[in-house]
Amino acid sequence: RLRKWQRRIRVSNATERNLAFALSELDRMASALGLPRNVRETAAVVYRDAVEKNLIRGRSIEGVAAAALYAACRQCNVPRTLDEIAEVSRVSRKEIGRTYRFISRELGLKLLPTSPIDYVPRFCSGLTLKGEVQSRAVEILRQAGEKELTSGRGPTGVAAAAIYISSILGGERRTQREVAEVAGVTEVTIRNRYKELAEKLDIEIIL
Amino acid sequence: MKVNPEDSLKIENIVASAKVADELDLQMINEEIKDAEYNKKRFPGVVLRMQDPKIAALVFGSGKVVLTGAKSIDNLSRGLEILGEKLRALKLDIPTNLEYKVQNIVTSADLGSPINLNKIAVGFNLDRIEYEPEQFPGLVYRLEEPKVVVLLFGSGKLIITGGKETKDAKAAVIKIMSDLSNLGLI
DNA sequence: ACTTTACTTTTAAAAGC
DNA sequence: GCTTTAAAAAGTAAAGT
Repeated sequence: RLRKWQRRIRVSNATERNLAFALSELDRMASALGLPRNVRETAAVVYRDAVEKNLIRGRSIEGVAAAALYAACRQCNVPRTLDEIAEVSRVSRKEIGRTYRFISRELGLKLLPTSPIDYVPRFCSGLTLKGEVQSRAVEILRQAGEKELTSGRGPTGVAAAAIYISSILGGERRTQREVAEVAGVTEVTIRNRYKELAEKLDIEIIL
Repeated sequence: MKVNPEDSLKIENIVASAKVADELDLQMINEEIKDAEYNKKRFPGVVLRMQDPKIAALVFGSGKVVLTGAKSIDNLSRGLEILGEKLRALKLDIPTNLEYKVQNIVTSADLGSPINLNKIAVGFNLDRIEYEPEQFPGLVYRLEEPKVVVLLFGSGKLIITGGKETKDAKAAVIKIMSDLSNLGLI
């Protein structure tokens, strides 16, 4: 029947309109965060998969798009924190986290916890630190992971502490304030983490 | 001699529901009981707090009640008795032998040694656990039998919640220990 | 820097928006 | 989904001293 045809077209239009809106949202957020094209494409794939599995029901397009972008950043090993995603999104950090867990489960993304090491390149460039300091921070984090100094701790705080230490060891000292700023954590957290890392990894720090 | 983890269990909170009457005048209860809290705009129930066994009760107009904060089944029973006495003091007709239903028991436990949450996240079936250290330091493990949720921390301490019987926590800890030892993580 | 207070997570019920 | 109650776990955060 003609009516059925029109209905199908209507649904199709709505679906396409929603998808177009979601993709433009992903692009807007990705641009605001300066994310590379591969992350945007990965996010688009995650979003399309979520649509195909009807995971959008009962959820906002914005929320699913933000969660898809968060997941994509992690899949591409260039993680952004939920706070960073929330800053360029219109939904709360709480909803993004909740939606992320849901789509991650339903799509079987099987994402491992974010490694502090993945934050090192971005934080170091934000502090204009040399590759040598960066490598040393990564090595500290590798050892920290082996000695179970990362379980339960926030990845950004541990990464920030390792960078703080390596900047001192490399003779290119950055203040706790500066590192805290780029890492999005407080100076208190950097202090707690770096003292723990220095003690357990036997790193002597001369201030 | 090291204490067995299943013997470190400690009930931290019990939530139960009960029906003490067919109808209650919350406005009157709020006016008569000095420490009662009632903001209909905010929440449809009156909040009553007991001191002896430190328990909080949410009293609704339907006569239904929610008790929370009890550290033991005995505390819970005593709390419900005290609630009944408080309401009877207001000339309300409340049954003497009130029945209740335990809805949730929160229990803490200790494995006795630190555990590596990252390794557990890798070793376990990823769709039964959630570990997002950016949001919360604990690893969330949902068990099917017993049907409870366990929060595991790097220190080796655990929180078991969602169970309706005291034995659920013990069964959960035993299962967690066997799972961890099967994976060589403890 | 230290202490205190508070928010993150999980769970369940209640009546209603 | 939210609102309110309680409680523990450990990390992070903010405010006041």
